[in-house]
Amino acid sequence: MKPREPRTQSNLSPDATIHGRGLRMTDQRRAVYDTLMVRRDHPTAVEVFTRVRGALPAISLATVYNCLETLSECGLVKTVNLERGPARYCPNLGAHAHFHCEHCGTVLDLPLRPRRQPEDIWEIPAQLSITHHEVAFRGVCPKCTAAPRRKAKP
Amino acid sequence: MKPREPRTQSNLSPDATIHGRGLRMTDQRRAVYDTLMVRRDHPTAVEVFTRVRGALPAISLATVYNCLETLSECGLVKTVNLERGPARYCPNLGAHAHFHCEHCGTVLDLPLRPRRQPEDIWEIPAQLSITHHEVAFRGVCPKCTAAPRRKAKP
DNA sequence: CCACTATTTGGAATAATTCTTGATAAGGAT
DNA sequence: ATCCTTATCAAGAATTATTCCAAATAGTGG
Repeated sequence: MKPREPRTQSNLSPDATIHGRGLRMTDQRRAVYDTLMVRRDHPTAVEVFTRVRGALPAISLATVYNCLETLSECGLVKTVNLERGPARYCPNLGAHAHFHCEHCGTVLDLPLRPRRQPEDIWEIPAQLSITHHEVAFRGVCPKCTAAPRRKAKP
Repeated sequence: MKPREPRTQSNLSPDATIHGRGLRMTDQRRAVYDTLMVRRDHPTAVEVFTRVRGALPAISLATVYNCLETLSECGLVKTVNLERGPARYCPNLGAHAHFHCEHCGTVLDLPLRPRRQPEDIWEIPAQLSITHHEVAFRGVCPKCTAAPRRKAKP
C-alpha cells in the first residue's frame, strides 16, 4: 500500500522538531501550525492571522509572521511565492509544485511524479549544490475553464 | 549544427514586436532593452536604472519599471521572481530555470534539456491549462563552493 | 498643423514585510 | 521557590519594492 505522508519532514512531532532547534512550542506557534493543518489550502499571512484569531484573539500580525517564518525554517510548513503576490503558506510537505489560477486565484498542489526529480529535465552543473527549489505554474484551473463567471482577488 | 537562439520569441525584431501591439519603440524602451541585451545577467529594476542612465541620463525609475513591464509583456525579456527579493529581468528567451546562489547572490540560467518539459516530472491534471511556469533553484554556486570568502547582497 | 493617443516624469501612495523596543514568559541552576 | 538568562510577544514604526497619479511631452495619422 501507499505509505502515509509524513506529518513533518523528519517524521518527529512538530514539538520535537521545534525543540530540536532550541526553540519552544508556544501557544502562538501551535495555533498557527494547527490553523495551517486543519484547512489544507494556501493562505497568506493575513489570512492565517484572521483564522488564528478564532483560537487566540490577542495574537498580533507580527507574531503570525514570526511564527510562520519559524515553522517554515523548521520545515513544518512551506513558504510559497507566486509572482509578486503576498507569500502563501502550505502544509503539504511532500515534493510538489504549485499552480496558480489567474482567474480565481486558487492555488493547487501538483505532485512530483514518483522517482522523478527536477534534474531529469533541467541541466544542472555538477558542482552546483541545490538546497531548495520552487516551481510555479500559472494558467486557468478546471473550474474556471468550465465556468468562467466571476473573477477573484489576484 | 545547433540552431541559433532567436533574438525574440516571435523571431521578429524588437521594434516589430512592439509595433505589433500598437506600441512604440521609444528611446527609453530601446535603451532599457539594449541594456538588458549587452550584459546578459539578471539585474533588478534599480540596477537597470543605474545602467541605462549611461545612455539616457534623464530617464526616471518609473519609466524603467514601465519599460521593463512592457518588454516583458511583449515577450522580449523575462521577469524573474526569486524568493521575495526584487524582480529581476532576464534577456534569455529560451526555456530555462534559474539558480540563485544564497552566498554571492549570482543568478544562473539552467537550460531545459532538449525534448523535455515540466509535464514529464509533475503531474498536471489534463483540464488544467498552463500559460506560464517559473522554476527557481537555490543553493551554492560553484565559485562559492570553491572559495567561500565574501558574502553578498541577498 | 491639428487632434488624438501613447509615453514619460516626479512624486505620492500602497502593500507586504521587517524591525525595534519594552514587556512577558519559560527553563535551568542554585 | 528564586534568580538569571534567553526566547517570545505585541504594537507600532520603518523599510522596500512597486504602482499609481496628474501634468507635461512627444509621435502619428489625417
